Amino acid sequence: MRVTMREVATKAGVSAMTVSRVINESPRVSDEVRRRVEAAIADLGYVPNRLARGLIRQKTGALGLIVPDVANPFFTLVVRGAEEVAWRAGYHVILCNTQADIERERGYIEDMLSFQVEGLLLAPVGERSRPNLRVLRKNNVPFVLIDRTIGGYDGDLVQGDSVGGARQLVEHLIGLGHRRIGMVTETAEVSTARDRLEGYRQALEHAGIAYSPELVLEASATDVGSAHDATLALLDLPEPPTAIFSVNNIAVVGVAEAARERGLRIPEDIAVVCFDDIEHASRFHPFLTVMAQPAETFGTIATQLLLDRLAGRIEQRRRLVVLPADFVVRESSGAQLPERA
Amino acid sequence: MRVTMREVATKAGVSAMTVSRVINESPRVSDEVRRRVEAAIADLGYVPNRLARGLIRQKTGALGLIVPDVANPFFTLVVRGAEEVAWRAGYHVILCNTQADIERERGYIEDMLSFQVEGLLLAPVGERSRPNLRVLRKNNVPFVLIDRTIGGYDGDLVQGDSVGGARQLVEHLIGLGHRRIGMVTETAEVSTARDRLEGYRQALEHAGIAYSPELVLEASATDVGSAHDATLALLDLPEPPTAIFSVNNIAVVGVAEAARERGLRIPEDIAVVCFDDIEHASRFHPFLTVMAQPAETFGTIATQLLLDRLAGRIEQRRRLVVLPADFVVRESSGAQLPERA
DNA sequence: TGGTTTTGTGTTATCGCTAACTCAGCTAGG
DNA sequence: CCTAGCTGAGTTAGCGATAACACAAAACCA
Repeated sequence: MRVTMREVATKAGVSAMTVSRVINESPRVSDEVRRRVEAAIADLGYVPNRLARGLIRQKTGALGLIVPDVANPFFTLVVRGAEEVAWRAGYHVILCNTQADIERERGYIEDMLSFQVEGLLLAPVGERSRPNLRVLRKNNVPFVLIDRTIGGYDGDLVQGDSVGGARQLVEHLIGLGHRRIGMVTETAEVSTARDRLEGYRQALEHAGIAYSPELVLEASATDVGSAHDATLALLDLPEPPTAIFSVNNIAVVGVAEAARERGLRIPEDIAVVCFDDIEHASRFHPFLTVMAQPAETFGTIATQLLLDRLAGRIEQRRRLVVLPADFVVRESSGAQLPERA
Repeated sequence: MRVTMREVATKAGVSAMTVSRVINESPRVSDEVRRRVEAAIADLGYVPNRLARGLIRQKTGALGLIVPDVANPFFTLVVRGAEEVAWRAGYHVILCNTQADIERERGYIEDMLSFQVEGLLLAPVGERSRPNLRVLRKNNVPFVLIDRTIGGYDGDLVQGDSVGGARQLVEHLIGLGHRRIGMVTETAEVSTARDRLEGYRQALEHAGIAYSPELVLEASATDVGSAHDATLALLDLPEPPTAIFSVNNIAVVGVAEAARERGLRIPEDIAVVCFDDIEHASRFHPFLTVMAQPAETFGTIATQLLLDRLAGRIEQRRRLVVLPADFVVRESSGAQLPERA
């Protein structure tokens, strides 16, 4: 099968231990032998087996990263950030994609444990992820939650200011004269969705606008189509909203599709704002008014927190990092249109 | 540290072998013992150690996937597709991000070998990846190239029709009356870039338009800024192009930025087409005329090819899959504008 | 009822590597 | 010249799991 250490040893005419010493750069090897071993390694294309090494050293040099959807531009950037920091620290990132499915999340967490990752970064599916965290605790695997928290969780966490961000977005719409503002949210299972809904309510309350439940509809996080359907439902209300706040950058795609389908122009006929930017899209065509979260930084900081913990440099039980978002006003909210009554 | 099989065995009052049998669903375990062992497993939160299992079974249940940039929407979809198929087949995907850096690619390939992945999916950085493939060969690790090939490579490969696709895009522009068509490409190190340039030349030749080297500029694959600079250089030519063909969906972002910076409207002042769609952007705002490759399918098919090989179902040395792209005409090419002279 | 098969469980060796120990041979100091 | 100390190797054991074998006890059949 694959080239093993013993083959290298035989070829170089030494013992396996000596090969190991060469690989691990032990100083106690004569130059002559080192050369022979290195030549044999290069010749055979030998690559050490980490399973074996990990088994004995109890270290694999791997971190796990579990996200609900790699195709979501937010998480894509989280991945890139995490990968970058991990690589510099000599770690690997094993990425898993749960498709927001709690069973898969469970499966992947076990898989990561099984692979003996040294730590885990997790953007949990939602509240029901709680039992999954227990397994991590029992096995003493350090982990950091990203983006979303879970009721009662008191470990490391990197998140954005969803309440404040949502409130600011909605206040922006209110400032432009909108009174009927719809919201396309996702399941309250997810903490960011709850927080953004809370921010939405706060903004309304602060402006003295009554909260109308019929203006808030839920869509699936991974399926653009459901946001599309929710938006159509909002637009078909007897008294439809004049503006829509989308809970994230995935749902807003459905919102735009629905508006187009109804022949409504953004922002002239309906204003749109959302949480999270869409990286390439916003550079190609800066159009959406968004609360742009520093997604890559979510990844880098969370990884840093995890690495600190692995290095045993950390005492505190919990470290909470809240990253501010950038409020970016572009066309879609209609800020440059004449204000409403 | 972590819970081991022996602890489970002790707790259940059986031998380690019996625990192993329960885990592997061997039928030769009495119900009574099975119950006790399962209770102990649940109680301790035990998760088997794959390193140990992999070491003895010579199987890890993991596939490696190495891409130049996870944040590139094309590769993001490849990842999703690969992950989906792998998961269904009971495999894991370990993802690595080379940032188009040959050294990192080398490092990650060794890491994957080291992790004893059973097979590898690789979207190589470019021609210089060749020595990296040799290591894979020497270690008998099956692998499939994705999207890009390498001169002289004769193993499994899943790619798009870059020559034909590029030709079609450029012929579209020519059909709209354009004669001076610029191209922002990336290094000829990458096969798709070479092929798309070839398609561009074929289209020109077929239309009897002379090829002008000054209209073809190279940009970096990972950095939008360099495409932006290249575009500015094109626009500043004494006789600037009236249309630009971007080699991919990353570069086109720089093209758009540069056009905007020069106050040029797309498509009125300059037509733009590119290879590869930008998933969310195109749904949010269908604007770019593109050759949309079925990126997710690249991932699913490549993974399928790899799984087939792992299962030993395959005889042929090489299997080549060429996936057709979808030509999508939208606004950016100006197809609905009055034609040019 | 005796012998053969089946069933349920334990024992041993081993995957590839490295920690910890061993040891021959050389060096150096008194 | 002898011993303590260092050098550059090799040897042994074991990481956590499982394949392969071993073996009682129960089940089966003639």
